[in-house]
Amino acid sequence: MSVKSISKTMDTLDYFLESDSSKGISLKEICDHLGFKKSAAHHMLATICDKGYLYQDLKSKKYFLGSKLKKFGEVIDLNANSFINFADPFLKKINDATGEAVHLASFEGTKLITLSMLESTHPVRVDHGFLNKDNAFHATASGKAMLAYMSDASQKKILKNKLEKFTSFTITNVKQLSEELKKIKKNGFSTDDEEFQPGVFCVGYPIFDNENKPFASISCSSPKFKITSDKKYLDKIKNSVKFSALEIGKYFKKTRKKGDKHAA
Amino acid sequence: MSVKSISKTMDTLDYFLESDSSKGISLKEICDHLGFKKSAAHHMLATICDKGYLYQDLKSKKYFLGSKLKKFGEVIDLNANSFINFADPFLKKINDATGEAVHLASFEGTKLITLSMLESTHPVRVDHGFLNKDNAFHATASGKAMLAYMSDASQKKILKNKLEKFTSFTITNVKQLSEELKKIKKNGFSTDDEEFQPGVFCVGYPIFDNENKPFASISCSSPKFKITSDKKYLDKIKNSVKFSALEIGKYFKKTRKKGDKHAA
DNA sequence: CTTATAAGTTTAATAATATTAAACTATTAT
DNA sequence: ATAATAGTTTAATATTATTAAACTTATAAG
Repeated sequence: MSVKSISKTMDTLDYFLESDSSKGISLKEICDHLGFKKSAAHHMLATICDKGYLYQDLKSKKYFLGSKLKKFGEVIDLNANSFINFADPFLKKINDATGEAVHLASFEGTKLITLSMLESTHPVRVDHGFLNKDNAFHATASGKAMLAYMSDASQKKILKNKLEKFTSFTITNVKQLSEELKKIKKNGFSTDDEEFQPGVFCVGYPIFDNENKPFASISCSSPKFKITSDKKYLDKIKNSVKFSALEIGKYFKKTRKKGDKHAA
Repeated sequence: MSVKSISKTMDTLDYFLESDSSKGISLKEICDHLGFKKSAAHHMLATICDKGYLYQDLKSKKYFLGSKLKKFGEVIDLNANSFINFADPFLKKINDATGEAVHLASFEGTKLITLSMLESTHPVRVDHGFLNKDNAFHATASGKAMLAYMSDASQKKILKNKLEKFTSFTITNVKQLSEELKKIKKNGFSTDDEEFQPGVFCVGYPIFDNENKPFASISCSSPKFKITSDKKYLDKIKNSVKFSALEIGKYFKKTRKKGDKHAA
């Protein structure tokens, strides 16, 4: 079950993130964009303001993000930033060597998340506007690289929901995906052969934490035609990504004791 | 009207801020602390997780703050940090001169908020653990300094709710408070004579923005006995706070054009 | 300055939702 | 192996959020 009023609340907060909220957002705008009735939205916003997550300007009546939300960032930073900062030069290394887009991914629960990314430096480059897709574990090199090394129980939970078909190549059959994951464990790396975006081929390597669990992954994306036209190109990318993934993995051995919990 | 499930959601998120959530928080702990029934809490948490504001660790089942919340901090920083950073050395100046606790306050809607603070350097010092009290506009030097210079409409909205009595000296009568605010405008500064905490005397000066609206305030808190035993001590504090308030006010003339909207 | 229009707020009835207990599953400890 | 604890799911029902309509306030037009 899902609690609708909570869902609407968070869609509203999301809207403050997506749009430029620095000059405030009116009740009408929120209703228009999210399809709410104005009286219901007003009750919702009054409650959110009461809790300090938003506030309403006394004169203009427009809504703004409350400073309380800033505190979350401060708390989360403590855990995650050091890992991302450590990984950054190694992502840059791949980007320098290949010129292609590089992504550092992790997961929170059953959600695949992008921790950081570097754009392609080539004139013909891959568009990554929609990369933070929710249920893309099964369709991305990043996702599959982690999925392959997870416990069966974790795999099961992530694959519980219907596998969305992003392109004609997306694997939407659990049994078929299972075979694919076995292959990934044998090879040590994953690929995404136009399974998420047409014309885009990706290579992914897992990053293991201090307990040898897949904690994150790196992927490198390139236009498919480059891979097909130049057989050595794939090897070049693979070597580069593999090296960085191994190096970043050393971070956990250096910084974490066994049993330490790490948040992405 | 207030939407209960939204209220509970935000109390839950607040709990992640207040307690150390770095190792995750269990469903049971959330229920125990906030008095929720486990099945209701489970539905609520599932919805929050679905929206990415929290996530549940696949193995331990514990809940963690989602990285999405980090993004709010990034957006809010853009607006507010520059002002706080600008003000900081001027607060330090008061702190150096008096040794007393100094607060920079502002407001969001009808809520008084503390932007930054410096502790007293004296052995006998004022405890400010509970300074972020919600409806303390009428009972604090910071609050009254801003309130006095606001439009009647804004004053009215802030004083709409019942004025809470924090000490025996707290002004809880609107008419009496109105007289006090007139006096503040005449004098140019506000005081809090044990109206919020027993034994604590504060002096507050407003800070005006580029449109001459009270946007923030500084207050300096000291033990009451110091004020009564040394007649010159109050003047010393007043001069120091007044100077800094005027200097910080220049920030708006420097950085904002008329009509610019500023968020705290 | 008056009137019209639009945006925001409040209310109370009702439709819809969130809550509940109970049953169930999974995990951990004994 | 069993008990105990924590988490999950379900479906009935009691409570709550939603709605439309009336109302207020602010803004624009005449």
